[in-house]
Amino acid sequence: MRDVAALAGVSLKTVSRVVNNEAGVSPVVTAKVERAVLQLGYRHNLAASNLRRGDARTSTVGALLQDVSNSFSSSLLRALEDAAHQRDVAILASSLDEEPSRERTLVESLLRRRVDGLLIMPATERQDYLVDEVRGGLPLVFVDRRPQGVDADSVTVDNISGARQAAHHLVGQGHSRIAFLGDLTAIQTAAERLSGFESGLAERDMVLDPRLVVTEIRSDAEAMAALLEVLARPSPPTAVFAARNTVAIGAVRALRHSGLSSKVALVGFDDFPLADVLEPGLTVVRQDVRRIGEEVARLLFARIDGDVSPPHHIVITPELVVRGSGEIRPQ
Amino acid sequence: MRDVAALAGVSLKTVSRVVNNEAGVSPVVTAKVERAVLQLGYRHNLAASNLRRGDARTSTVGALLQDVSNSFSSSLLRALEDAAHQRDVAILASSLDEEPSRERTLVESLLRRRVDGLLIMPATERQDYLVDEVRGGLPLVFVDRRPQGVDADSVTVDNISGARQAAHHLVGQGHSRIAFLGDLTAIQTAAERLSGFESGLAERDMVLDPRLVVTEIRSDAEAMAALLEVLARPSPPTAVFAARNTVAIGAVRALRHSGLSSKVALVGFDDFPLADVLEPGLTVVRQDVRRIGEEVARLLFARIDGDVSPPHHIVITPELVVRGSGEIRPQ
DNA sequence: TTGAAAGCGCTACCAA
DNA sequence: TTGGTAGCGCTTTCAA
Repeated sequence: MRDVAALAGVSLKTVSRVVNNEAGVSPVVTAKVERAVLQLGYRHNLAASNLRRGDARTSTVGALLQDVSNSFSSSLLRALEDAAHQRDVAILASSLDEEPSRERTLVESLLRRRVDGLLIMPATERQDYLVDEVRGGLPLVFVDRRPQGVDADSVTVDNISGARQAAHHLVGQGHSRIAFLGDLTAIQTAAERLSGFESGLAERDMVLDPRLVVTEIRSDAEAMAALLEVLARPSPPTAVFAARNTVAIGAVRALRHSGLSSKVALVGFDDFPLADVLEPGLTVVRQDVRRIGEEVARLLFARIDGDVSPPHHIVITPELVVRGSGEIRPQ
Repeated sequence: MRDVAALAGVSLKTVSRVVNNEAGVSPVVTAKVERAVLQLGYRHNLAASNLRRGDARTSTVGALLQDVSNSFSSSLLRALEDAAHQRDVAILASSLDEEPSRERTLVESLLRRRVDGLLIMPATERQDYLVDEVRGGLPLVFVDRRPQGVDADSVTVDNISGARQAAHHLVGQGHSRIAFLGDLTAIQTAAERLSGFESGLAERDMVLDPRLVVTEIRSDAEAMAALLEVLARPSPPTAVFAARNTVAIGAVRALRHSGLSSKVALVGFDDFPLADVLEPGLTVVRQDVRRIGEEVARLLFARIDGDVSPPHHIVITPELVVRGSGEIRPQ
């Protein structure tokens, strides 16, 4: 910047004015400065600029997702990006892999970078460690899971309702031996889906057979193995509820592998690309990811813009999408 | 930091030493400082630190991808993240959507933020605008498409070879009326896949019928419509090559819709989750995304670490994965 | 409309 | 082992 000022024959401050598009610089001087900028290949240093400006805006937000390569996380990231792009805000994206320690480390790392706000799909059970930050004014929005131990905005899905819909649907098709496949019960959403499914059955005067429940499933491979094992039992289930997309994919593989795709009913939680082109099409409880992403972005930027109202908790009700696999009758 | 120094009763410099884990501070003083840090909730300001350090490391890299929500881009992002995480480097991720102007804007925005390096899946045809940056030492790695007009590292896939393999495979199954569905021919990879497919056919003494070629397809919906139209012609193709994953998905939908899934052969370029569970399984030319991501990360961090050797151009040969859809014989 | 000087939070350099 | 001072690139404040 000093070089630019020297070349243009003006003061530092004038260059600063031009670079920031401030009013009160004559067109002649502006042109001179711009020529010098081009000639020297000068690039404004945002960090130094932010350092001096009191407001400390870095025009950067952090997104802590479960795994940027899974379709739910990446669609969310994309929705946030679309909102951020309009404001020339950049996004620092990271994956947590359900590891609490990783969450702590990454939050720390993002705060050192002075992000203007944080989107978080938490891997920890409690987030008390963020209390001071939020009190200090850190814009913070939780997604997919509600905050515990800290007061902040959230956008979540009504997992109870979704799982109940799935239960009602399967019972409505005449099933009574239904298997439940789910993720770590320590995960809030996973626990809710299990209890929602149980209540759904209870409302139809049925109980979930504990022998047909497998939880703590972490990958599609584990889901496939688990379902194969369950199907090999003496009185196998006639229907399966897979409480997460990865789990549903494993379940599809297991049914395919045992030649039961058109004999055992399957309902998944969370839609994914191509679920409709499977044979049969996969019936799922769909969460509107685009919508979730838009709400998250709206809340986050409102906070960044100074909204200090009490936390908003937006709950989105998922809907059942009927495609065939969930409408198979007990054989 | 000043407050911490005051509370701990030491100098600024000492606090700096503790915060940066520099050697030469007595355990007693270290403990005092750390206590003060905790008490005041002090957080080190990376931007200020980088400003002062001559080396100007922000521990941040930029990733300009085609679309963070598509599986190719997001898997690449994840691979880069895994390498970056070990070095405590954060990633600014953005989508270009094949829009050249967006690429220019975002590169500008990332450079203002002084990223340590840049990964780019270019949307522009030429990147001369980066010449000065690269000369100035900007670590820059191209992925999926080679740089044009600027000398920089790249990791690409041998599209010609992949498309030739697809052509040979389909011809080997006895097909002679083969449709080609592709993306914008202005995109380097798309053009290569078309010409590779043509050479593959030529090597078997066949030519691609121009009436069975549809390019400039931008989405799965467009691909579906295009294939439906082609299939409705008087002498429809007995096989289809879909030169991109989105296009392949649209093709699968079109075949499903017309009840031709098991009658018309289909080979896609680029694998995606669930391609194996379709009915029939989708035969694809697979690019090893994980491998590409690792190579990209390796090159980028080597440059960041000061490697000034001439540009490396890594070309990964894709392989045909046989799953059923590509082995259907002409009816 | 333009400029000089001070200082954002931090670290390099040198001195104690 | 510890501390003072200068200054990174920029913007603020105030004066010209």
